[in-house]
Amino acid sequence: MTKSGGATRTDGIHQALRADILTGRLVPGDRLKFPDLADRYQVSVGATREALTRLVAEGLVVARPRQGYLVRPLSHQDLAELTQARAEVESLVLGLSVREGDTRWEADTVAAHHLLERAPYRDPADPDHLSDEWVQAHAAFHHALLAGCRNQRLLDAARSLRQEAELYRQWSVSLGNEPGRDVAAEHRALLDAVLARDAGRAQELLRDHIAHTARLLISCASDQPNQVGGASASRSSVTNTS
Amino acid sequence: MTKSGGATRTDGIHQALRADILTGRLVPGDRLKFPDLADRYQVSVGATREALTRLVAEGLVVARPRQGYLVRPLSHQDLAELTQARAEVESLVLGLSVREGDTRWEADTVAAHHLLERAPYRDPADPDHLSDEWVQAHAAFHHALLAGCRNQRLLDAARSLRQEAELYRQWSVSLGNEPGRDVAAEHRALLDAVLARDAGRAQELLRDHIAHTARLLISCASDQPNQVGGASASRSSVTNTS
DNA sequence: TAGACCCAAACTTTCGAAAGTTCAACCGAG
DNA sequence: CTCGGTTGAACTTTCGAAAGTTTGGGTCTA
Repeated sequence: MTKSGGATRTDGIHQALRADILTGRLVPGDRLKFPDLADRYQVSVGATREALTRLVAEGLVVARPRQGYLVRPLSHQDLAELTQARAEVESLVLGLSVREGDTRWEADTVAAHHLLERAPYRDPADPDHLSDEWVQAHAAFHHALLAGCRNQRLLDAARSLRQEAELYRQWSVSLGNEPGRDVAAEHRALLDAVLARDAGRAQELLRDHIAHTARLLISCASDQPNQVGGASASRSSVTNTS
Repeated sequence: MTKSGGATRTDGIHQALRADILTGRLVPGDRLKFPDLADRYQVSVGATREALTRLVAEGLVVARPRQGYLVRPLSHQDLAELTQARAEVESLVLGLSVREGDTRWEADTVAAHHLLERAPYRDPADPDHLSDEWVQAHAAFHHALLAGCRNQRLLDAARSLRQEAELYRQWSVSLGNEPGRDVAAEHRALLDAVLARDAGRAQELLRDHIAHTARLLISCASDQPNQVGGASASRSSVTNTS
């Protein structure tokens, strides 16, 4: 009754934890203590342990033997490496996708772009952040772009890298203050190149798109060095019992 | 006393299981039952569970909810995808390695190649298989080739793919029966191109090297379809108590 | 004879407590 | 006042048993 379908209880806390990290409720660099987590998500220590093990595999959490787990810390160097890796792998997969994708894939991509175009860019309730709807539509569009690739391994690799990049995007507050950038136009150009089956141009556009976003994130991080590279802020236990 | 240094007990069964899978003591497609494993490696069920979770992350084991874990099954399609992914990612990383590697990296690569050259190709005790020494030296050489890359993420991705390919190499018996191939010469050519800092040529050689090996594996698999795609062979519980 | 239902055994999952280890503060000596 | 040793608490790790689920065989009915 507590769970539905083929989902185990560990999956529950696993997804809940991932959501909390990706949405920023858990701060990069902070420790994840078993007692607090087990209490917060109403499961036992064992289930918490397995969920954290999976998150380590996904790269969102790092583990140190005998010293517990903590949310993956952010750093300039890691962002640079991640950006390079994304540019290389995603453009590679996009090339395969454009060459191998069928008509169904084209249709899905067009549909995803349509949803992205109509999604509100900023959160009405919190104009400093992107709206959840846009973030989701954005991820769906990029995922659709790559989905034509038949190679499941390369597809998973690209998707994994993209998910980690979401962490950086989450923690670079006050987005959108970049002069002269038109994100919607970039997406439109990407879609056009893809539909024209112009793999080379699509890859070039995607590289620029990724590099552009990364440059923006780095500049944001420079403005707020606290957010990047250390726990800082507060002692921030998982449960703010104070 | 039971453990030394910073190694936890889960690490023990984790590495033991990985070794057993990579060396072929555990057959692809077979189930991994907790009671048997816990008994075999002398640990509790909980430790076994976490070890399997990590192996799932590494791609050596697959999990089905409520249905247990099993050693990753092999298939022609997966081999083809893996080969393509390796050709793309490894050649990418090799290009970065050649461009970014320093003198120390050159020295390590030369040293690894020297060890590979001097390692016996076939196992004296079992001429149908490669010798453990050569397999290890081979892996070390390829790892050294890539080690010049400064991007840890791409490096890890390449290494992970290579490890999975080892699984296929293990299960393609009766190696070396390919006429007209000189593996040692391929490695020598790779080393020369790398030392000459000729990234393009090195990448081309590596692609050929990977494709060549894959073609050999596929032909072997065709000869013995049982090995690929099904548990077959025996009911093969983990512990052969019969 | 074929198909569906039911039962039992084995296995996976989950839990809470005990054991071992690390970290930090406190105390005493130089 | 500073440094080294010691003690204590909190946390991670490990374990074995109980609960829930799936699978396979067996039986009954159409």
